[in-house]
Amino acid sequence: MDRRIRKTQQALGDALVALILEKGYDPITIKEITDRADVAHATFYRHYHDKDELLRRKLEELVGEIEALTKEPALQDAEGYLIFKHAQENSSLYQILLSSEGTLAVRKWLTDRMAANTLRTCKPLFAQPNGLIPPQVAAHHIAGSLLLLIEWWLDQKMPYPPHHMAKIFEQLIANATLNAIRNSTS
Amino acid sequence: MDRRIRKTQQALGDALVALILEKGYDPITIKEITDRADVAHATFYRHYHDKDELLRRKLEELVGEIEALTKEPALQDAEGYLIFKHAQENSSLYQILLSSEGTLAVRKWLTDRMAANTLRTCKPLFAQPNGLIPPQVAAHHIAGSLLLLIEWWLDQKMPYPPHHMAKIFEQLIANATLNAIRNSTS
Amino acid sequence: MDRRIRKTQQALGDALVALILEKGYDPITIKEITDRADVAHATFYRHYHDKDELLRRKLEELVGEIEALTKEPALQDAEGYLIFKHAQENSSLYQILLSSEGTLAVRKWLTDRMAANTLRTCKPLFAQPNGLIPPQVAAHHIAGSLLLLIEWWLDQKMPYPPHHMAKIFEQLIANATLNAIRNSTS
Amino acid sequence: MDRRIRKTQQALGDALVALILEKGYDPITIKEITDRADVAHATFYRHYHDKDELLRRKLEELVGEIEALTKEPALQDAEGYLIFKHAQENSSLYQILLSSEGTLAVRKWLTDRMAANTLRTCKPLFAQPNGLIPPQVAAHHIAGSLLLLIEWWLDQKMPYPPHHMAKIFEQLIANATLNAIRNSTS
DNA sequence: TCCTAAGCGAGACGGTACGTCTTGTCTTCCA
DNA sequence: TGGAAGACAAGACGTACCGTCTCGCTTAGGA
Repeated sequence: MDRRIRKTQQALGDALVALILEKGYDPITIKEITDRADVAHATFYRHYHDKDELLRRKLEELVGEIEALTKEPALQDAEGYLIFKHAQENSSLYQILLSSEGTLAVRKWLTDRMAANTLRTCKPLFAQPNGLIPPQVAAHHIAGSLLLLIEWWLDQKMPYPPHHMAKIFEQLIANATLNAIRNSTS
Repeated sequence: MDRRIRKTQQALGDALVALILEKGYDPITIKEITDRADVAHATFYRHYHDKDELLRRKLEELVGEIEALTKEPALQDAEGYLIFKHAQENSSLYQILLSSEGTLAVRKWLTDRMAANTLRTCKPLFAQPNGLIPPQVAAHHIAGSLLLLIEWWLDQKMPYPPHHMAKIFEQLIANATLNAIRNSTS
Repeated sequence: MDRRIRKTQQALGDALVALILEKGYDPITIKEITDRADVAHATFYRHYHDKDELLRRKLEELVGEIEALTKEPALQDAEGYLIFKHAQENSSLYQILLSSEGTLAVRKWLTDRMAANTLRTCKPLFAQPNGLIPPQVAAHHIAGSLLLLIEWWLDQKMPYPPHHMAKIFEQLIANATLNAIRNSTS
Repeated sequence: MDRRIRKTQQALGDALVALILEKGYDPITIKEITDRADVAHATFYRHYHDKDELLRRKLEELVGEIEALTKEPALQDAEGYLIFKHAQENSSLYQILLSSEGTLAVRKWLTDRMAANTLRTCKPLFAQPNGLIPPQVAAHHIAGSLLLLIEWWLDQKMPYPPHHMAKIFEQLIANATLNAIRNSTS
């Protein structure tokens, strides 16, 4: 409705992100956020119930975008590349999502969504009569490991280009999982 | 004299673990811990500087035991089984370590130690001329994925027995990683 | 906005005075004061640094009024009556000032001010060549004894009316001092 | 065995006196006293219930001596000189008794005893038919003013010798009071 | 163009937790 | 036995932060 509202929320969100990168999530106070955003203390509460809500809102956009990237062709094609590219372009938010306190629930939720998408897209490939590895486990493994890999990559300040990481992902995670499923019977 | 101290610390540790399982780490107050442990508020501070220190002390024992299990033969033999067995026997602490806020640093430290041990033990297997996958990445993948797998298993209330999980680990993570390394050139 | 502050401070001051009369100054806690004043614990500290400051503020008003009464004609006229009247009308605060722990500094300060005023107004009467009694001593004696007399009067629950006490003061302290100065040489 | 007790109590008493002269009574803690006395924290409580009791014990000796000096010939002779001499020889304790928080009750008790003694010794001189000044008031005035005078003298670091102060006392307080009684009718 | 509802700055306040300090008790061990 | 050493319960202290509130100011955005 009001331009002022959008401006205030933008300022608060930016302040939070900046502060997390500086000193981590937990020790940040509302006062610091509002000071940084040049906004009155009470104004924060007109928009968010607490610090967590502000963080969640910020991350939910991101999670939506990430999920979109994994919705379609799942384990083949350019998917891996797109994600690593996206991570590179939004590295601050990815770092926060993957390496900061306070995001545990969001990260778990993202992992579950990604696993569900993988499972949906790759059902036939995962289903194996007498299989040792339950499809759920495989899907979770792929989603979780991918996030772990991105996390490692960002922690190391992205020492390889996205397309290289995408290849690693395909070999180490995607193909490896499919092979493991095929090679095993309980 | 000495017995009192041990008793107090034990009570505080147990109280914290119980409370984390009930309502999560963050919202717990020192007062709740001391009430539960039937100890005076000030007594907490004679032993620990804050909540984090108490948690860390509790987890460090656990981390030491876990590391011991992964130090030796790394990717073969009964290692997988031993870890899942250990997780089953200490499921409360594992849950806290793997699924609770406030343990991020400890978990990262554990992952790094495990990866380092894996790397040390399996160096020849990982080294590949012109390899697509850097040994560091492979080691990190194994360590991280294993913890993820345990986390998933505990979250699901351990639907498979430890020896089954051990087989999944070997196929989906250990062998799969070795195969991926062998099959790929950059 | 401003009214709230005044109201809070009034409530705190009243609570302190009531509590001192009930159980003395020392054993009173900040908690008791804020409970009695129906104010939050932390609010106390927004207005005063400690119990002493609150008491001092309350007493400083009183001390100001007392000093005003002794500034002018010093040893004659209605001065004595005015003070005892004032003490009667503010007996709670006078009691606290004169018979409670924690007021020592304020009481000394008041005595000094009163002595200084007496000295200023009565210089010619006090100066005596070869006098045995230094003017300073005489002035201090008058000021100190007057307060002692008020203290005694209040401790006894004011058994005589103010005008009677005023006469006692004039005979026993004011005139007696002047006579003593006149009659003595060292 | 018994000597140790005396030694411990002596050390505690000395430590308290020294600390009061350094920083006043209120802010002193039991810990400071025991540290200064080179005695264990718990040992204090074997001998005294609290800080006040230790102080009271110390002062009660003194008060006994002072009272003895005022018991006999009351308003004449060498009495004044003896008290000021005594004050000079025990100036530390007198300072504490007269200028420190925490002694209010003891001081009032001393004043009352002195007034009672004065009243007893000088009854005939104070009784006056139709007198303006009640004997009780006169006696209280003499006792209280004397202590005030000693207090002033010590605060000023004893600028006059004891015999001079004794003369001031006789003129300004003792004789002046008797004259005031004689000269006044209600 | 005005005016009315809204967002906002300012800041007092109640409340809760923190971490520290002091008190007084107790227990163990030493001389 | 008297004392040293020190853990402990109890609870006040003073600080920090949270979330609510009230008061005016200003500033859109619809009349």
